Amino acid sequence: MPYDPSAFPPFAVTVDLVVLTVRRHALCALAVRRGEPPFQGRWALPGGFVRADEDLAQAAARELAEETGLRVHDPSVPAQDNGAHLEQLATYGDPKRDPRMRVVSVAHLALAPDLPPPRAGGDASNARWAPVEELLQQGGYGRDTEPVAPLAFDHAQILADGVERARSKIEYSSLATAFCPPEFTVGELRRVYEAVWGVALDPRNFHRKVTGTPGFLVPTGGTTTRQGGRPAQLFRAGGATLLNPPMLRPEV
Amino acid sequence: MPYDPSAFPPFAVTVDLVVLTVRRHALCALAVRRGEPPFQGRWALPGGFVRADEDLAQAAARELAEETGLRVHDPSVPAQDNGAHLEQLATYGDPKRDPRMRVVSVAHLALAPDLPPPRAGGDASNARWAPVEELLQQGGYGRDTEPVAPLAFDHAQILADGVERARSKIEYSSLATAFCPPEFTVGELRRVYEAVWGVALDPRNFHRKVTGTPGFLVPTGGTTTRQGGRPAQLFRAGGATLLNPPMLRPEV
DNA sequence: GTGTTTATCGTCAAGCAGACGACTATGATC
DNA sequence: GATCATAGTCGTCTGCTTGACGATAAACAC
Repeated sequence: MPYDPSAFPPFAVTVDLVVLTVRRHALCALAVRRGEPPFQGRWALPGGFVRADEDLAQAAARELAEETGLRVHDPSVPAQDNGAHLEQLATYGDPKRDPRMRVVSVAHLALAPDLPPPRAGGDASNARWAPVEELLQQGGYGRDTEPVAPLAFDHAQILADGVERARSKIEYSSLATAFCPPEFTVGELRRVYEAVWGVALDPRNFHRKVTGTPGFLVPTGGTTTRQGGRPAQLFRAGGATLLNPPMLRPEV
Repeated sequence: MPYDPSAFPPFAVTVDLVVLTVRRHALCALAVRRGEPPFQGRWALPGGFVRADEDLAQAAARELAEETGLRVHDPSVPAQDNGAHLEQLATYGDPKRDPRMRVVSVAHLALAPDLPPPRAGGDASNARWAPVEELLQQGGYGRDTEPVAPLAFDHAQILADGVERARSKIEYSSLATAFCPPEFTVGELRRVYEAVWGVALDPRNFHRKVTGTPGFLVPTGGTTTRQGGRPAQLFRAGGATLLNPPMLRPEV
């Protein structure tokens, strides 16, 4: 590949973000309303162009901060922040995915604790947390029995891939704690798994599993009754990132 | 993001390939020697520019065919081809990864059965299968006690990521069969796992596991003695792609 | 035949998961 | 203040899977 600028076609490179959180027992994704054509007025994933001097991860972290104010969790700093987990998801480069020009989008997956409603450019009506079911059902009806237009571009595919990544990754890693506040109870963690997988888990077996896996959870000593019922121990995420044996996702 | 060509910097987009195979009980990757600067004369992963009208997967499949003659296995055709498995790996876009210009590379991972030595542009000395250990040891010595220069660009990182993906993916999928010819024995499949993981597996437990997992292997009825010893049954890859429970990689 | 190699079947104990009983400690309700 | 509902925590039991390993089978080399 000789260095000849005419030898390769120019591309625009963007990052798109699948930002997931758990709200009211449902897995939700951040969606923004498009202000310009194409797909004007339709919902889309947040994202933007990669700058000339920026790494892909930097660009994703910048977009995440712009859309949500979240900072990215730095693994080198021990677990006691409110930062989000951010990882590269996949890259989408169909020649026709953007009608304007050739755009390659490097999608990233972010997992965040429950947050206040987002602001996109200060306008709340242009950004929202929406249940992923709602965003993915094509041509169906949202919770207000209002017809839902499919996401712009190939963002439905990107979102579906991100959700699948999150669903599979919490099986064998401690990533589910990224959906929780810095201190959380076993029950809260269980409700994260239930929301992401869309299943009900046995509280007793779940408790045995997560407290019995070394390095997954470390007790902080405190307790809370914020979920009602008997006070529950508070935990922080332990250092372990890989769960072995994994948490088994129930069939069907 | 308004459509303003001056609003975004132009990028070159390439695909790079981590092509893995198992040769002589070792996990090997395809490496090509660079003919031009930068990194002239150094080994690198095969790859090239994505064309203007080409999808990323198409570009990767084209490069794979150009370098190895391999066609990509089409999952819609039932398992009886000699095609390779191809999947997107990750995207690398550090602003300084290519000293010439801003290049974003979408790396792909290909798994192939053992092949005749490759030809890159017809010149055998410019392409070879090399054990991944050899390609990844920085500044060490190859099997000819010849000093080995690190791979060009960030290709050592890409290769390491591809190897790790392959190592983890054969745990919970039937992907190891992509390293095997269309018909293979349990022992041959076991030697694939041993080469990829770099461990020794108990032949009896391995046999029980793979033959006991529904949909993993289907017997063809034939037998072979090409490995010596008692004749072994021949199998084809079954339709199952996900192994549940997974094949457990021994610790350490 | 004897030894070597590889394949294949079987046995046993330890560990883990799923189902589920029992008890505890809160707040809410009457 | 007794009762109820809610959520958390500890145990038990059973079945399945794994890892370690003995034993047998069928080829080839000498």
